[in-house]
Amino acid sequence: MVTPNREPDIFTAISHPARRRILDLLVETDRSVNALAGDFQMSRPAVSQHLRILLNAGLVTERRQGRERHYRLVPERLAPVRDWISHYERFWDDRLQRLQEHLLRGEDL
Amino acid sequence: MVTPNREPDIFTAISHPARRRILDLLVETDRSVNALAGDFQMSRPAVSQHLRILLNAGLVTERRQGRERHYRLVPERLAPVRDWISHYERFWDDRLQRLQEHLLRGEDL
DNA sequence: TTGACTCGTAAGGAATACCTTACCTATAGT
DNA sequence: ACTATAGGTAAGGTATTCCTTACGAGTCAA
Repeated sequence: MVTPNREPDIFTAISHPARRRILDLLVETDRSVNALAGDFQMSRPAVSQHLRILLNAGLVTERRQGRERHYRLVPERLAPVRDWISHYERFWDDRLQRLQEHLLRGEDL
Repeated sequence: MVTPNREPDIFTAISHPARRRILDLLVETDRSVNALAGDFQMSRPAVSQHLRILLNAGLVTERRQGRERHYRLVPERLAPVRDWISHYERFWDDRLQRLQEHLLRGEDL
């Protein structure tokens, strides 16, 4: 075997709609697995597997409370996505784009 | 078969590092396939296949010029990513966070 | 202790992803 | 017409993804 370390990629973790939805649900508050699974058609083990992917990516943490496990969002881990997409901001932010064009024209502000 | 339409998902399209890199390269200027493939280890057909995925997702357009095909970025198509990630902005933007806490305290500005 | 409940994990299968090499068409230059 | 270049596509192999059902471990309550 060659593969030494398959570091979990954030972009891969958020590529599945169900996992993005899980993160969205966790924005409001922590949730147990069953509380999350209630929002999905898929089986509870499937949700568990998605949670494990998010956990491996560091996007959520797990806190055991009795027989429940509560998952909490770790929003800082979304930074790579935020940073990457920010490189494209000038294309859709009209104000910034006008500012940039202004600056490129070499005029003073 | 059941699957009627597999609409291409933007998040899936950007989940692969090579495809994000292609988009990054296209920020500067349009590029031909060979000009792009020069930046990768993988074979040119592999790059072509990644380009087709980006094309199907609407993230790039193709313009034929002689025997070359130039690919151009369509940054507006990244809007779903921008919109989704923007829901998490308050977690990492200190200024917005302070503003929000301020508002949540019910104080006037 | 017995039973119900929460949840993870194993096993397995179907579909998809992602690479390779081989080959094809189209265009350009001589 | 011939040759080289640009690049799409087919075929095929391997790995990964994503679901299912079955089962097991830990917790709680009677």
